Amino acid sequence: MNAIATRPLVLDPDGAADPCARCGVRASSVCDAIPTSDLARLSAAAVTGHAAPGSSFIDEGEPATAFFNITGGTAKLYKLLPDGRRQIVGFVGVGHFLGLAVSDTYAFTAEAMEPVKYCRFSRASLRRLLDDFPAMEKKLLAVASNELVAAQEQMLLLGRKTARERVASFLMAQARLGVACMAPRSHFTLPMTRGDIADYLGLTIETISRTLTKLRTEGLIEIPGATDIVVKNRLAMERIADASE
Amino acid sequence: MNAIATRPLVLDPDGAADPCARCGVRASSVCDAIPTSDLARLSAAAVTGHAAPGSSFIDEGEPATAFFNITGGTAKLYKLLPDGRRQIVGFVGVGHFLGLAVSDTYAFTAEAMEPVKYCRFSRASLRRLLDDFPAMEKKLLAVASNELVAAQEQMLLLGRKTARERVASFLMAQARLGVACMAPRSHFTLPMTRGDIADYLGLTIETISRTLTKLRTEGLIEIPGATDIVVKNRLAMERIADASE
DNA sequence: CGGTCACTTGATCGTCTTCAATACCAGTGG
DNA sequence: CCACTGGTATTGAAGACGATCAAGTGACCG
Repeated sequence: MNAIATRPLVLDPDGAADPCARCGVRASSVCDAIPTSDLARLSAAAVTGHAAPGSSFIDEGEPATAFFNITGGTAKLYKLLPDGRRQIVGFVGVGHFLGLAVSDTYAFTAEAMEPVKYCRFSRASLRRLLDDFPAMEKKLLAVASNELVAAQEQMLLLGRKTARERVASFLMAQARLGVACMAPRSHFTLPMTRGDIADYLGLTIETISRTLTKLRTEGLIEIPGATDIVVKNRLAMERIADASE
Repeated sequence: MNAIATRPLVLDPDGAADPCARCGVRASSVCDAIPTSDLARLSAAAVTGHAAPGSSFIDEGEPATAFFNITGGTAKLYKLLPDGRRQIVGFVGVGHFLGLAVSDTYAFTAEAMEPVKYCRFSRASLRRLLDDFPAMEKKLLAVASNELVAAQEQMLLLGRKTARERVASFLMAQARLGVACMAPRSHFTLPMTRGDIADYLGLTIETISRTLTKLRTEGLIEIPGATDIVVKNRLAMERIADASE
């Protein structure tokens, strides 16, 4: 009933001097490349901050002065064309590292969907960290490489897949989210609107809605609520997503 | 995969132990992160090879056993769907580093367009190099970051731009290729076929042809030969590419 | 020459978009 | 309790952009 009252509050002996030592997301982020004994270095480099839903904490085109590590909430990353057309290039959650671009300006806007908490590193302080901890650089390279692979997969989706295949791909990717082992979930919640999905898949709201309805009438999925998805026929969905028919 | 790989010593009849010392593309690749005094280490880790036009030296889905540094020629990188639909995720030339994916299999196929020469690093030997030369890891991270930015730009193109905007974007990007300073070339050659351009822009051969013809009849470009492009009105082309009208 | 290959051009088709109406749901205040 | 409101989702009808199908051109080459 009252989680806060029943949960034992673990206090760190060092107090507020070393917040990174008590950071719950360290294990799932690039920060775990810093040895525990050196966490003070990390704490000194990071500045925490937060962003309310609908507000952006990175703005496309603005000078890229800092890097971010998401410690709470979720955000969408998007690029805009002058006339308002929008392409969402990714959804990010806890542990995600942002702003890797070496260029002088941010390549995308990052807007909070749920309240976002983050750690902020200035270019200079991150550079110093990386100089002193090559393991962190290794970790960042691994992260960037994986994102590059994901981006190429998304290019295939945007360039060559049909609306049906895009939606199926998206749903199956969501089903796999946060599931470490093989089995994707059969029931999950979509934390974004139809508009967000559309701008992520290069389609329109109406096409998303129609395609979901079609998949539902075919018995492949169920949609108990607008944001709830139940996959009834995983194999068929995977086949549509992979275009392997 | 009908490419040929040999140890550099074999290709190096005059017996020098470090062919990397005479490598003309070192300056423009990640290899310049290795100090000149340690080039023997680099030479020992690399195995040179080459691929004839039309043949692939990386195959999507195959176990990712090595990394490649292009030292000559150009190649296209693509992903395939089971039914043959193809998405080209990039064109690469001299100095480009390939295979960064941390996953166990290659995410794309790399096929030579012009005769390709490359240096090949096994996972283990590259790892050893990176452990010993953090500067190289830094360089790779910078490269990966920049590619990520480019990939996101391509997502915007594939997801939200019209055929006309895509072709204009592509042409202006080609005009800027290999030009360090601000001014893009007004005349250049396209090293790829219409089919390749189509699969890069998520369109068809016919649409590429029609769109180029339209741009020509409008006086924005000239097409002296199928592979020659002369930009007559750069400003207008940039505006179309950026959708800023 | 006949053959192939790449490109161009034309006619038709289909998928997805656009425009528009309606349904839904939560929050608010009468 | 119920109308009002604004944001979100669904559904329908019409339209457009790019795909597909098909024919024709030109270059290169054995």
